[in-house]
Amino acid sequence: MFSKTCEYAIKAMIFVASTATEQQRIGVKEIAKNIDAPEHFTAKILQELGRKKLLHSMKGPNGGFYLTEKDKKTSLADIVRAFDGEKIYDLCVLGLKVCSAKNPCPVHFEYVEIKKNLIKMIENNTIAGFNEKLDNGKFFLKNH
Amino acid sequence: MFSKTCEYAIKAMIFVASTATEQQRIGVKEIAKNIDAPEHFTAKILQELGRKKLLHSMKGPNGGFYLTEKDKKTSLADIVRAFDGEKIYDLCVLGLKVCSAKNPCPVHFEYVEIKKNLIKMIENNTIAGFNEKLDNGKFFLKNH
DNA sequence: ATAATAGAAGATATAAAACTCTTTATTTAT
DNA sequence: ATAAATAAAGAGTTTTATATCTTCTATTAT
Repeated sequence: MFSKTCEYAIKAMIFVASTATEQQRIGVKEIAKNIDAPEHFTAKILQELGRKKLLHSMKGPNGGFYLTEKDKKTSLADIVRAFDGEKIYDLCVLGLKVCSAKNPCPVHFEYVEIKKNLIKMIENNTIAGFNEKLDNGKFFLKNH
Repeated sequence: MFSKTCEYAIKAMIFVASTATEQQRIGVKEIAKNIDAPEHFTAKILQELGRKKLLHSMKGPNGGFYLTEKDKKTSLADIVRAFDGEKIYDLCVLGLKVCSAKNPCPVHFEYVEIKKNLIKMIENNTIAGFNEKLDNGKFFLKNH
């Protein structure tokens, strides 16, 4: 569904939100370990998230990453768009170049409905929302 | 969503169904041209479909591919499973190794519903069904 | 000043997916 | 029987995604 890069980005955002504050930043190593991603690759992804202003950082000793209140309002969709682009919004499930209400592929209308729900899901779920869910103990982010 | 290979396979099946009969087979070249896929790659995919018994073929002059009545009952899901495996049934949308009703990720229950519809879509749409839809002129398979 | 960190850029490596080419086997038409 | 047309099979190549490594710069705490 999403690229690996995108999945790591989502997990990293959730993890940073749950562990760091502007005063108590968290470093690449810790993040990589906890989201079960390669360290250098994680660093790249965090850089990209920084460039896109979806997360913030500070250099120097005790530097690291954190989310501002605004960052925490980031939706899954924001992250997906940042890494995977608009594919999920646009593409025909059969891979046709031309597929629309006017020129529908045989599953176009069925898939439009599914896509609508998918988009609703990624638009409505924010990092802040995830952290509430995780805090109440009914949801998890397990890798093993 | 699906791999390119899988998309080509779906289109090839639809195209063969719509043009060939057991008596009037259709060759790789024609198929490749019409589904807008590379010829040799298409050949491989057709071979694999043959191995999986989702389509049939004959060698020799005027040989080619065709679908039996049984082949025409193939669902999108059958083709997806043949090429992309069970991923679509199993995987967590956030890419977590552990994600289930008991250990749900923050979007697990929402995604389960979406996945259910997606699976319904691919299980219920058959090659025969596609061809009816295409024949009634309200649906298309355009590449340009 | 020094050390600890992130930022940036680029080179390299690895693996998977996509695609191509060549040869062989089979069938049919003649 | 032979030749031509075709699919089958296997091996090879290219491209893309994922991942790693290195080097350097910038910033900040001590």
